[in-house]
Amino acid sequence: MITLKETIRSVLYERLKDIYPIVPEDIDFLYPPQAKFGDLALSLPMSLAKKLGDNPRRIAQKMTAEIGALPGILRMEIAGAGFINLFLDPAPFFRGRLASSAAKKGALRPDERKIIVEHTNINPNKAAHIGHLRNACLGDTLVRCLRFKGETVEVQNYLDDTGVQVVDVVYGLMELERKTVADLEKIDRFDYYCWDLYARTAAYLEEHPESYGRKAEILKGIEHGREPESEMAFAVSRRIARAHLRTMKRIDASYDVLPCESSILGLKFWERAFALLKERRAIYFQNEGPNAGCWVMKVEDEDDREKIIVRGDGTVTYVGKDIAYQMWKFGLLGRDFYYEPFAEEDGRTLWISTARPNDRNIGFGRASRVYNVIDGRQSYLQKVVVQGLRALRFEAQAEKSVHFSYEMVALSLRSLKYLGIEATAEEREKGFVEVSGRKGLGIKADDLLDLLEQKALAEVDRRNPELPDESKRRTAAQIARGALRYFMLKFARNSMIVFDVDDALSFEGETGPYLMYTVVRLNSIFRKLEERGGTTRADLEKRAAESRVSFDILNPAERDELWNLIVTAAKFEEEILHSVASLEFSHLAKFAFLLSQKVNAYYHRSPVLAEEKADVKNIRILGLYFVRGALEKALDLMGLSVPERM
RNA sequence: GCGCCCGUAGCUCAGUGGAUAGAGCAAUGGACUUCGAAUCCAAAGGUCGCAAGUUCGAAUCUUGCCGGGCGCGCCA
Repeated sequence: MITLKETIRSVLYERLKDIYPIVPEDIDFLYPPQAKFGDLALSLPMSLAKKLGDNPRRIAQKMTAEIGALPGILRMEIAGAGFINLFLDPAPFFRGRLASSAAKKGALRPDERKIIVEHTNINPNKAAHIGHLRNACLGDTLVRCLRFKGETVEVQNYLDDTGVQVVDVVYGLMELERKTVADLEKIDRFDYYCWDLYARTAAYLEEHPESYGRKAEILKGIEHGREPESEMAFAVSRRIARAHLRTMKRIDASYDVLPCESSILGLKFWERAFALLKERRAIYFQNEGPNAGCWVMKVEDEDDREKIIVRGDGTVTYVGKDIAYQMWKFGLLGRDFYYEPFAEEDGRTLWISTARPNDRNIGFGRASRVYNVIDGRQSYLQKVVVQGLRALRFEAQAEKSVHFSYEMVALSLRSLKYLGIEATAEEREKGFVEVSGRKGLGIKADDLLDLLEQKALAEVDRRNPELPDESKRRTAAQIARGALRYFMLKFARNSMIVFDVDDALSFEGETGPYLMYTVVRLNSIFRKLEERGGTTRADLEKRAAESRVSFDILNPAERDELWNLIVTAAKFEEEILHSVASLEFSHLAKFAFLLSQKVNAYYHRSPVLAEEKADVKNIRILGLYFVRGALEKALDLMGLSVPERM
């Protein structure tokens, strides 16, 4: 569809440019709301009406004559206030699409040299919760779509292994639990253990202000590599990071590299950035006022506001460190980390940064564009970081430093009941409860996935009792993942999800399992086709390539329905580009759902295997084959995989 | 107080300038000897928070107001 639109646009422009005061961008297509209005529409007559001082319908009349015949267009009609509706010639269009989809050549081209997507970024001090799942689902889907577009993408998952959150858990382990590093080995489900310990320690620290001295000592110890605090923090963060990776593996999210805060400190990234910030006068030393003794940066758009970058005691704030890190991502720092293998998955190595020099010649970073998937509450800080790049006169990089923000996941009151927690009066008033790792309030990612899997397994078992257990379990895991990923994608990123366990566990209606089920059934049709008639996938591809299709052999109702289905599926690439450009993957989700609804309705009315007329059967097969291709790809980009049976 | 986001069907949400505003859930009625009912079909459900403005055309853009959320630290 993209190619076709471009072709028509350039023909239209050539024919109309001398008659009307237009530029190529004025020729914009829209999709008519109903099939009877055709497949594409031009609103040009209406937008020209004022300029020409004429009424739109008369312009449309005249313009239609001036345009003449268009490639691939059967006829044009004037409708409504002055639309020119274009009707595609179905058979050639479908032939073209079958041929190009068989060749897997899209109209998509990369725009960047290299893109970094940073997502997940969970503090390595406790189990992951549902809010983290939203982050990973959005981030991983962005990665898949960018790669589909042809971009080179590097996936980073930042590990804040020296932050206060880890410090709290280290405090809990050492001071409250009196554990040594060796003891940790014996703890089962370490991430769950720390979930509770962290909540308990946070509460303890709040109630015992006298413990602050020891806490500060631990923080210093970790930052300066002093034992035993440093070793403990290292053990905790690595062990939790592995637990997070296992959890994310369940939803099929993966990463290339884990850059660590400890390496940033160890390799003195900040010192280098600090020197540059001073040199380029992006920050200045404040001598008076409340911020006296600090290095500060001016924040634009707000009157006389200063953001502290270096504190009075000489330590650097989060924003300062993040500016240095962001510079590294663009290759502006002039230094790199060292790397060690952290894990192997599917034959690929996941690397982790280290400050210890080694000879491995491996490098990350140096991107031309960066997406940071971080929740919307950090918008202000992200804005300040980008301003930091600007103040350093890295204008181009600031421009391509994108905060992919999303709203938080809160808990519904019903979900709270499920956790066995009583809502406060204020929470009842609001109708939801904010997830909080500090209070241990939230639903753990693995618990949710377990619940989904358990429920899916019961369904699979009921429907396919003859399947081997292993295959049932694998299918249940796929269904759980599909349900979760679709759930996380179907909402616009800026709307808060009030998470309800029952809604999220549903497998009916607009859900991941619905989409998966659609493809499973389509596959089943093709499987039966092969069993009964010996039509293999290769035969289909050959038939698609030859494809002497004609829509005229169908009755008008089916002809319209099938044509509508094909046109919808043909918008697939556009939907991906639209989703990537707007960072709104609910578009992709809705598209896949709409296409599923249409194809389900279609083959319900127009059976394939039982059809006796060979040519009718043939076009139905090719239609479903084409739609299945788009649907499979859409599901794959959302991270849904399709089981054999379900 | 300032900044960002949200307000669309009973509920949960799509829909960023185009034609009669769409889904799912819930509730109602119907379809399984048929390519799998995790499905499909039908009917029902709307002053798009309110007001003004811009436009040939506004749920969509602008302004004001009302209601809700989130930020605004020498925490991250």
